[in-house]
Amino acid sequence: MGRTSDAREKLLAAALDLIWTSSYGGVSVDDICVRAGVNKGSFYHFFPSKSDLAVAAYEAHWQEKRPAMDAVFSSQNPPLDRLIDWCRCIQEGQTEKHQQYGFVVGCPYANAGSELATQDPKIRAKTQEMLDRGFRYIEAAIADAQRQGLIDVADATAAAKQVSSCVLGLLIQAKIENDPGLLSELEPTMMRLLGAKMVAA
Amino acid sequence: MGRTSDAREKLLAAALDLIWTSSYGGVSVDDICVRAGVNKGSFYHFFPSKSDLAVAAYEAHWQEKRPAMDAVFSSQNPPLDRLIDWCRCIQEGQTEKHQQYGFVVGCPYANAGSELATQDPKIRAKTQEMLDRGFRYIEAAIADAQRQGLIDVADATAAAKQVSSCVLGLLIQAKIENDPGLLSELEPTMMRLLGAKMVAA
DNA sequence: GAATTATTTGACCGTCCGGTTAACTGGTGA
DNA sequence: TCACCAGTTAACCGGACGGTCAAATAATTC
Repeated sequence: MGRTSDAREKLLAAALDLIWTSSYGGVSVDDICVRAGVNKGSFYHFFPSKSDLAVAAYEAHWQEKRPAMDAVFSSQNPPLDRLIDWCRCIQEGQTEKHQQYGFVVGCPYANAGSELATQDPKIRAKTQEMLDRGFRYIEAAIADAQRQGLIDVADATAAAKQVSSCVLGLLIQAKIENDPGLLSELEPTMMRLLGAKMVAA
Repeated sequence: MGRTSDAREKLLAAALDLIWTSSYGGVSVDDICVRAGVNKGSFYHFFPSKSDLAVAAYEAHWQEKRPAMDAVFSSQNPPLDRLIDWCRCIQEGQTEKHQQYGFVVGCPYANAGSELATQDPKIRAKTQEMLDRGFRYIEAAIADAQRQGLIDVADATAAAKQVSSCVLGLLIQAKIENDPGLLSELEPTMMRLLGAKMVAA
């Protein structure tokens, strides 16, 4: 009943894009509405507040990226290849954004979490949830690699924590230096952390 | 000539504290003035803009912390002990802030850089500079450790990059999860990355 | 085609924002 | 002692902020 609309989806896409490339505090509700081509009244018809929109935008972004993650981390893929492919995805994604906007934009979840962890409990919890979803792919890959004797780690979960932290750190560093080239260190750092058995390049 | 004042220093301290525990965008010039007990007119007598104050506040914070860094990274200290002591400093500092404010607050430079890298060139450049100053301590320690055969790394500078990224990443993760306990991984992650020869615990 | 209801519209609200101004104050150096 | 000037004060600015609202509209269901 009633009419249908794609305004909600347009708002989610506009919000993710704008917040990702600047920051939560640096983007106004008006900015998002203009980009989405939607009136402010419609915004508040679909979302109770700016921070609720942000939470919904992160969820929508994840749902959009999930098939690609499932493909990269497919159990059809050898465990270390999953991680290497993922590094390549990050590098390519950031390089593309860098060409588009002139900036390394980093991880949208980590950016929001870092900015708002002490200020907005809902966004803090959501970004933690999003990062945890990514973590579970890494953990599974590392556990598989461990079982297959491809790496030298005692505790797969602990190693996965170390790996995901390093990825986050490298992304921040690349963002601050605005140099996507730093991301070529992603794979070697990861492999070193895992004590991966070297294979001929 | 003219009168003297400590308003500038009070503004620097208030700004650092407020921005560190919330965010640049989440703190207003009025907030900073109230905390410093200074009128807004005085603010703009000392600083041309909010972002200039932030840049000055980071510089002042570094100058304040520098003696402690020099002590930890003294060449009197064995290279790996420098790194271990530094991990302990970070852990203690973050735990203290967590008790004070109820939040893991992370690295002030990385927070600001992450929030503003795409929006404010002066702050981006300053945070990069600050992180680079820290980096040079790590690099020197790792180079010394390498010379003394304490670790297994080929390129000390590359290893230092990896280590500093991991520290940044772990701090972000601890902030997002609001759990200072994660920082106990600082030292093991670092040592694993460096291929440090194990010593009895 | 009428009733229903989700969506759209754009004007509106009070507040807070970063920043400005001009008059005033008081410590310092000569 | 007194002139000078760094520092202080508080009112003020225009515009942007997040959020509200009531009336208008159009798609859907029956």
